Amino acid sequence: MSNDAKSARAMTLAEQLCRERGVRLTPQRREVLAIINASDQPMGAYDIMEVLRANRPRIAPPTVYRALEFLLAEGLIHKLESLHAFVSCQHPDHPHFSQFLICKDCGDVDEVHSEIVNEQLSDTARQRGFEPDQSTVEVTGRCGRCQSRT
Amino acid sequence: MSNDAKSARAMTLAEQLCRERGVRLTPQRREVLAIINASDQPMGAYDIMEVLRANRPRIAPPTVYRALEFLLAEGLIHKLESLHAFVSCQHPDHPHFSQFLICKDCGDVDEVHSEIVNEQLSDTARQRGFEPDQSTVEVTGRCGRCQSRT
DNA sequence: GAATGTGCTGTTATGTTATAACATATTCAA
DNA sequence: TTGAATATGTTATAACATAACAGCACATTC
Repeated sequence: MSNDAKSARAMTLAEQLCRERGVRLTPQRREVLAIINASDQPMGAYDIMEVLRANRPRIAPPTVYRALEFLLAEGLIHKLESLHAFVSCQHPDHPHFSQFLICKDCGDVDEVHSEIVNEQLSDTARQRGFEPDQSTVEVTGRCGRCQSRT
Repeated sequence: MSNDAKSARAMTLAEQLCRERGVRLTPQRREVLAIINASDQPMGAYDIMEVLRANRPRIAPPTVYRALEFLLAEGLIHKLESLHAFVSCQHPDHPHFSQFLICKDCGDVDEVHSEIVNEQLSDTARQRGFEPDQSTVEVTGRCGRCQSRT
């Protein structure tokens, strides 16, 4: 599937999910999500702002951060803490803890879901009386393509 | 063991490790490490700078960041990406991937090492042809004490 | 002991990421 | 159609981080 097609599908799904949940995917939010979806790389808030400014030169940071806050809350995007950047979620239809593989050469990010990792993390936490709530799992390294490029 | 005693032991160990490795734990670096060790909460770079300024009012950010960079490289401290803050490492004698449990109520941080988590993460990555290099694992939630306080 | 190199620190300036605070506008439901 | 809730605009600033260059301390070697 082409990137455009993937992106379009993601937007349609987002629309649908927001409708079901009774939350508002406003044009602003929609546009920010579209920008993130369209990118094959994580986007920083200020990168996103640059793109938005093509149409609306006066956009300010809070506008972007508010949209991001909404999209995060709805699970439509994820934040990569180690990059201060955002990527679209690959499974926005249900809440989940995910893990990210971040290639330090090409910058590509792969979202994975290892139930075992989640379970083991939860177990480890609970053994210490800790009740998990959220998790940030980011592994950096080299992706397959970059390795074969040696 | 008291906090002071723990902190003193950690400093001694750090001295020893640096001596063995032939790297220099200068007074500057030592002081930054001591500040982090002495704190029971993660410290931001600017928090550390405030403390340093008690003695030397003219300290600037690069000084702090350079010390932090050194301490990170030597594995004497860890960075919590989700908090933009630093904590002392509990096992500075050997390199390791660790996981952090971060209580969102009291702010306490617990460093844990689940070999299973590390293995599963590595496996998951390698199944996708990804060669891991570093990992950031930060779980937020509520610690035991904060739960019993309800 | 002067010349040189390396690593550490000082200093100024600036870049980057994120939020506070308050004003205005839009939407929806009663 | 008015009020409450939600969303956006706008200005300012907070919080986190690094670039760039100058100077210093100490070790080495000639």
